[in-house]
Amino acid sequence: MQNRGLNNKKASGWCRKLLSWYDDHRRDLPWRNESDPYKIWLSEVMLQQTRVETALPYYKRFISEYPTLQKLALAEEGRVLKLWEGLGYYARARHFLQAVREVDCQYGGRVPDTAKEFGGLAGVGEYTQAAVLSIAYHQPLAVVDGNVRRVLCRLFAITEDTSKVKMQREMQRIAQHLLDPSRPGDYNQAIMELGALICIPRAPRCEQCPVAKLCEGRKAGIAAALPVKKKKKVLPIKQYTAVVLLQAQKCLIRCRKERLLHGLWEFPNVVTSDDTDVELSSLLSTPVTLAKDVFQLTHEFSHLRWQISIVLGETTGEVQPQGDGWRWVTVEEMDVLPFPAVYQPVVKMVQKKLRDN
DNA sequence: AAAGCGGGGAA
DNA sequence: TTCCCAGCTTT
Repeated sequence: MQNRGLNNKKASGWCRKLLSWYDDHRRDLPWRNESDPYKIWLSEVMLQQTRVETALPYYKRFISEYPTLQKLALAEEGRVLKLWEGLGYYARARHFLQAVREVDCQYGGRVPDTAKEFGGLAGVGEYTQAAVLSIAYHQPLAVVDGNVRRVLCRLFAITEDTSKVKMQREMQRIAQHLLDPSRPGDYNQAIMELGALICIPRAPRCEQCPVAKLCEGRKAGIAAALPVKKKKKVLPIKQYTAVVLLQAQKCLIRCRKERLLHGLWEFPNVVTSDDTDVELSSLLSTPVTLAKDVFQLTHEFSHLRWQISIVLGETTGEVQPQGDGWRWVTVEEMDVLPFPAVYQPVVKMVQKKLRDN
């Protein structure tokens, strides 16, 4: 890293100040001071791309239902997704369940403590590996997440684009160099806590920062502008028409097999076109008549935008949907199945309709 | 190396 | 609105 970084004497001052600040200011969170690797692992999975405040109630519900790894290993995926409903990035939940089942049968139920074995599990990347092994097993592995990238870019006034692989490796090397090997788990949580509470994205609270005097970005007056990121491109828009079909106090829904929202349930839908009704009739193998009333839903993902027209439908013949994963469900069954956030208003509307009948 | 993958809170 | 979050997998 050439001359970027702290020398050993400054690095020890950095660790002392950071850990001392953490000991005084850390938030009281249920997975802290927790020694069960399973619980620590769950918290790290839930916190991927997710804020602490958002994950907190999900974590509590999840641990309440699955207090041990062994209990989770026996769970049904649908139930796990229901507990994850609204948290997003549902592949996290499916990978975690898969990995936990693997730990249960391959490793006798004990979360492996080697990078090779733990890092080989589904959904465990470089970050999660370092986080769990350092926090649960006190191994000297430094984490690099969004918080750490921001803190390090400011600390060393790094202005390169950190999304590049070369810079990712640089970040990892700097982080590992700064790590306090005597308290690796606390150190990792401390630097992330600093990023979450003090060294925040827009307006860093430098006056409260325990290491402000070490900060090159602050010295150069550019801290708030770091890290430098490339601007994202415009979102593609996809338009769908989804139909609500009710028969005999039940509603027709389908389990998604696509990568996006895999395993979650939705209402029958096609890409909106001039003959949406024909396409829906084809999908359901029977003529479908669409009502005039339509209400629009929009949902923005990180990479695309959905515009969904919701319409009531009537059929004359017997519905024979193409493919599997279709079900006619009651109000009670809808309560139990996981739906993505975008369809929650439809779920509520359908349940009200069925109850009012 | 880049794209795909959710949802929500903060400014 | 815009940003971006205790990232991983697939292409």
